[in-house]
Amino acid sequence: MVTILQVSRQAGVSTATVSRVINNPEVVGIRTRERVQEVIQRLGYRPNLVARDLASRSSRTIGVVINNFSSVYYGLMLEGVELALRKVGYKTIAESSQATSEGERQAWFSLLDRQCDGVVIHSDNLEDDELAVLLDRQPTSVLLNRYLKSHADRCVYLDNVQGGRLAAEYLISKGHRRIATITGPTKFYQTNDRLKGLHEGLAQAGITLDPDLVAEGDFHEAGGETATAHLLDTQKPFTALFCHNDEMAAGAMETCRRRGIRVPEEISILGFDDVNVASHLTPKLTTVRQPLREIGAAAGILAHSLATGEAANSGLQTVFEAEIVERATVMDAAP
Amino acid sequence: MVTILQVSRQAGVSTATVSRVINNPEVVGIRTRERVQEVIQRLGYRPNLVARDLASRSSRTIGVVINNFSSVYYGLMLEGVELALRKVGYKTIAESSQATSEGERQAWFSLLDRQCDGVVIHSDNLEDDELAVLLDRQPTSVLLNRYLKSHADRCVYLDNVQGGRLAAEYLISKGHRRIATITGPTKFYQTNDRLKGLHEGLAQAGITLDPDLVAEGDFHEAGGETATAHLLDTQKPFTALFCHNDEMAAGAMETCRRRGIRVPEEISILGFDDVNVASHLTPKLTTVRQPLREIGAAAGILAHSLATGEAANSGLQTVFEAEIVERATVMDAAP
DNA sequence: TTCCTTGATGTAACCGAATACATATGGCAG
DNA sequence: CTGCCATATGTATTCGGTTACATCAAGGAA
Repeated sequence: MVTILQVSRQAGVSTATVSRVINNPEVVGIRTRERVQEVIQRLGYRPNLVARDLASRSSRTIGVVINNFSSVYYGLMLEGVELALRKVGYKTIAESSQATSEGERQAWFSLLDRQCDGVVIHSDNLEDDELAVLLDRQPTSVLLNRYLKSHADRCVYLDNVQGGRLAAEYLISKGHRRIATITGPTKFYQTNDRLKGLHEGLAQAGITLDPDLVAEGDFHEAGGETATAHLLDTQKPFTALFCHNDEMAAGAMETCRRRGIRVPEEISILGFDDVNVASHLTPKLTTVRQPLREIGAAAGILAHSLATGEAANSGLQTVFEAEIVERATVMDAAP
Repeated sequence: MVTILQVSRQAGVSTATVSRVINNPEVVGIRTRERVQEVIQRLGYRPNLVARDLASRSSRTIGVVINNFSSVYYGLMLEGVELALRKVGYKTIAESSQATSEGERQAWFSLLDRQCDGVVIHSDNLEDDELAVLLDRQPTSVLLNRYLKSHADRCVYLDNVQGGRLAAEYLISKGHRRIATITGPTKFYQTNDRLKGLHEGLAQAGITLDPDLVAEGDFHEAGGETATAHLLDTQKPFTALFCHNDEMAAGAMETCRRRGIRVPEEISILGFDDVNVASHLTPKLTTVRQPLREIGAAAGILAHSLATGEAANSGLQTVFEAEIVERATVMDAAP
């Protein structure tokens, strides 16, 4: 491997000068600069980033913790972070937590051990208290798509209450009044926020949500299937079903299909997220879209500005709104 | 940040001993060892991995280059790499190439600059020649799902010829004889291999592929839609359509739906990959499955063993076979 | 001419760990 | 009791850069 020392010898200068040519070209005399650059080219020298990070006490890198790499939901957010940071010359490094609290903790620390200047963490499993302690200790860490009251300025997230309200308003605008919902696990605050928004939206139209028409799912297709079966089995009539994510909506549609219930003619289905499955279902899923890339990008930028001390975050949007993407699974309720 | 020096002072030993306690506990006396461990605990010391990597000339990390983070195809392979490496105590760090040759090159180098002990690269866009040169220079780099004759032992991939043949055999077994296909871009060797396998499989049954029934797609849904339209417009009859990936199959199904062609009653459709869209389509897509996680895992392990010099790769499987996942889009051809 | 300023470059310390080699300690055989 | 060896620990160098500070040469002002 060719090092800065070899470059400096070849160019007849000190390593300090070579370092300057790379990081601060303007302070080096034009003749020397060009000579050094030529040698760098010729030898194909590439700075050892490990050494650079150690010496400079900065890695120009933001770490990201997500549940896993194989779902589009996390993939989109990660992509958002990476592309945004790339624009400001920062690198991204991601680690998966396997959706366990221990995994989240370990990934977070592991990223810090690597001297990431900041970390963006999506945590479903750590408790608020622990999160608060860790955020206090790590002033450049940022929460991704989770809201923690005590550290609101360190969170970048979708307004789930608004998302739930939007779902309610949309369904109501289509004439639905008997609405069922399949939530995520109740331990997730998203679930409660979306539910809260749903209640609010319905209340505004004088509708109350029947507790029997609320089923808890698991954010996975299988959970959507069984929860739907359960709702159907209550025998309470409903014309619309709001699922807290697209995968469960897929499950719901599957159960309907198996039972010969036509969507949307007999039951309208509304999803949440708008990941790719939504557009592949038949009929295509109408859903509440989260701008996942944008959320990721904002989180990356926030971590970056915390790390560099820039006040660039002053104007940064950190709370995002959901929007309806109309496709084909919601239709006007029969009058 | 607490450093090894502070730990050593607190414990009344030298930094060397602390280092040993961490990396080679058995060579340290039991009393000192426990004392040092207690101090480590108490101070919450965590080794600075950047410093460790520099001093030890090893990062215990394998880099991965993929097109992007937001598609399940790459996500699954990345996940395979990460989980496999985790088991052997190695870390994974991924970078996206945005599917351009320049991006692939840059990501690769960037990973090497970070002193990754090895890199696993998925490259669609670099030419064979350049790849060969780079692989020669980087003896611990491995090609992911691409086959390069000159460096066969550095490739981990699906046998696309077998995959194509399997598709042919399967469709033939269902009684199909007039078969159409939508390929990936012809510049990808996968395309040619799958096509070759398809030809072989058909030939075995005395069938020749009608050139008019071969359309070039782009591996995306839109390309699948237009290619299907194109095939249909030729007016040449066919009973089965083999798409070189699931997304294009989704596009094909969309076009059929729009034209009122029933799948599989009028046309059977066979996909490739078996990513999540396959099971969400209606009817569910029958497809040729690639074991993406396993392929990723094998590539990670290969890079790891090249990096550590272990001959563990001796027994490692590096060529994988595709298999049919039967769902609902292929049915027996009318006699 | 002399002195000072300014810009260009070099010197050397440092980042936080790993590790080759040197040294000290203790136990045991003779 | 002496000598030797094994075990435990310390000393000092090194990894490949960055950077504060020192130095030096040239140019301008007095």
